[in-house]
Amino acid sequence: MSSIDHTSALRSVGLRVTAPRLATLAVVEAHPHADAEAIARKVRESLGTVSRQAVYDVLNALSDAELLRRVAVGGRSMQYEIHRHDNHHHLVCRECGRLEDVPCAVGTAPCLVPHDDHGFSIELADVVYRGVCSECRAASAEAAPSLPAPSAPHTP
Amino acid sequence: MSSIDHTSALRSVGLRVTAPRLATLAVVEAHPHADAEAIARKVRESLGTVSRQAVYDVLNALSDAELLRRVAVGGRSMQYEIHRHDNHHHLVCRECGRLEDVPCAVGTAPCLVPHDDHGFSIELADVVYRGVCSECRAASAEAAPSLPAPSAPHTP
DNA sequence: CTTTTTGCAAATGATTTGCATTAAC
DNA sequence: GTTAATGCAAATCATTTGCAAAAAG
Repeated sequence: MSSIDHTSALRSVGLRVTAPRLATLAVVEAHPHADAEAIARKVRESLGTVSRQAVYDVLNALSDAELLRRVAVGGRSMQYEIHRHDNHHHLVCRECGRLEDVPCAVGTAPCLVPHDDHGFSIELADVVYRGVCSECRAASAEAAPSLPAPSAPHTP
Repeated sequence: MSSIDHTSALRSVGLRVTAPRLATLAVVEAHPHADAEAIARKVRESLGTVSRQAVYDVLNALSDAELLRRVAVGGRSMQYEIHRHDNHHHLVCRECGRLEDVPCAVGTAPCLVPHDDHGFSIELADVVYRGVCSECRAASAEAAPSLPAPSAPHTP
């Protein structure tokens, strides 16, 4: 919460302590899975003027230093979360894009190993569970109460 | 290989059979994991003039129809492969971005279930194994065998 | 002949690049 | 005082949108 531990986190990875970086860490902590644009907006709310490029630079520096973790689930923009090194995974709703964390069953990375690694040295396995969240499921059930075909292909 | 099965595949999902679509299917079959731009280039090689937008439209239509499968491993652009409904997963090299298929150990989707599904109905689990491929491993071992910077050609 | 697909042009959105300035150490 | 970070502007890259023309069924 307090910026004191973010300060020491930055120092421990050899990065300079600046207001945009502290604000970014605070914002990401408060709003997990926000994207660069949303983070930039929130950072500006607390600091005043911060350029979009500064935010991108901060996000890249902090991600490279493993203070932040990039989450790429296929949407247009990258999302960020505090890197807790807990190797957790993500649930993604295919309807609304909602993203939720799920703890890894195994805990250690990689939590899964393929039968044939093709000569790769595998560092971790990212798992993305794709499905439909309860809200979207309820919404689509409401839209089509008893009809069997949700999207009928018309072949006349 | 022959376009006859692509033709029937298109018909079976209710899509019209057009030259750009057949060419796209052929290109993706011949070059798995190509991105839209590369696919457009190859399609043009065999058909002459095909607009970039036509290729995007084809890729979207075929992906929605599950004739193609989108692969989003976090890079800038989407990659495509023939959708074989085999629920295989992907190996990604963090150095060079190389992408390789690995068969799923379980086969059926989802091949993994989280302990807490947060109310989602999970349809599948996408697994991305991240690591370093053998070539990049060899290259970095060569660059730094045991001492840092032996002759320093370039230091990133 | 009706509806889907393609071509073309321009727009959007996310992210990067280059350089001068500023701030951290 | 160095060196790393930021501000600013413009560029790039992937992808989408809107509408008229062409083609598939």
